[in-house]
Amino acid sequence: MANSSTSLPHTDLRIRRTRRLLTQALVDMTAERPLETITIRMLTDRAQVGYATFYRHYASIEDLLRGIVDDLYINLAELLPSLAGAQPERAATLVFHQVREHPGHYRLLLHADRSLGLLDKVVEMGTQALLAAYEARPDSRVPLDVTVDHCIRSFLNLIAWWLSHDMPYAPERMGQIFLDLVLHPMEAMALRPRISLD
Amino acid sequence: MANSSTSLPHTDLRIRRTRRLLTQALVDMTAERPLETITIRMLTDRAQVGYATFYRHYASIEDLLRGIVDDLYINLAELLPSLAGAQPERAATLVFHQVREHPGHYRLLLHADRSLGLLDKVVEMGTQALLAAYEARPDSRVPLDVTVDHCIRSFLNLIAWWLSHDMPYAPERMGQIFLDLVLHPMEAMALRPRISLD
DNA sequence: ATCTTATGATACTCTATAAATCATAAAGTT
DNA sequence: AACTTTATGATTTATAGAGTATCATAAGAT
Repeated sequence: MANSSTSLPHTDLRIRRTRRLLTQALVDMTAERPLETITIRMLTDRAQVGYATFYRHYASIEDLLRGIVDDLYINLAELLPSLAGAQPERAATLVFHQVREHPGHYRLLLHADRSLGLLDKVVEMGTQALLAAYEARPDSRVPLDVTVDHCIRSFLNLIAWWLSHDMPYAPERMGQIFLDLVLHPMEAMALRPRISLD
Repeated sequence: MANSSTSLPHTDLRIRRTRRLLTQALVDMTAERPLETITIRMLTDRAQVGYATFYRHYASIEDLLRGIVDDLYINLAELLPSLAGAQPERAATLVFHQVREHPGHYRLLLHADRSLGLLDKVVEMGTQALLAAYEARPDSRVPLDVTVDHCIRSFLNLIAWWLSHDMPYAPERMGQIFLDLVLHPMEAMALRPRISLD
């Protein structure tokens, strides 16, 4: 108990209700104030559940956060191979669509403290996807690892900028911006697509 | 009292000694463990000063952090105009040299929590410098504000990557990488230098 | 209808923050 | 060198929040 990684589909309505309420409370509150200032008591008050109940599901606020963001990993894991693969134009746009559908959750991911390593996991996933689709140009002045890190973090930066400015452009436009500012320059300078064997 | 913004050059040796010890202790400890896990007691023990003494100089660890990073702003403020100006090649390299001379301090700046707004201040400084030197291309598909944010945060990301990988390349090489991956693509896609009037 | 268990309320321990006090020592001043 | 000022160290106190334990109840599962 008190472990969100026990994520087998729980049947008990009470459990699902409590977790849903606490999740929603955290998403709501992080839109209003910094994460570090949020106490367990605030969360349980907002979610209308008992204080001790929190600890029956999560070991800490960070644990709750982890559980929430884990859901995003699943979505991203499906998109990233195509993002780095044959049609990056479409895939980048798809991610921005995902963000627009769950802005609170992505805000959580992007604003989470570095020490939780939530972003690092995304970077790791993106790295694997990129390396599967691209290889270093033999003549490149830019090392492969720097380039990959730059590409993924710039993508995340674009999402963060878009969210913090209330998503002023369409997902398609943001996808195009990513291609113009990051991906195409990267292809020109450092990486080339691997030869696909299909 | 208890305010680091009282940064007029203090003459009292005891004051300067205490602040130096506490500063060094924080820099040292953040290299070993996440900032949030560091307590006042740990800091004062490491710095070999009394516990209450901390509060005679700083209101909180965040306040101490702010004081440390303020010094970096001064250095950066001198470099940024030239970074965005006539010779970005040299200036980018200069910043990497600065980082190599004070890795602990820059680590502090880059790893500090978002809620402190320390990085935001750097982004703001960089934005002003960039806008002073560049203007939007009339035909650009990429909006000006996104571009500027991307440029500056990518620069900071490069520094962060370099630090976290123990600075494997020379500052000159990192400056070149910044030009290849970020600045030149940006100039090609979105911005052009303002006409200088000298 | 019965069994099972998640919940709410409460009390308690522990840790860390933050402020206050006072004798001492170390700095600055003449 | 003698004097004055004040920063420091040690200690105490109050407060807030994390995290654990207990028990009667209510709500869901079967």
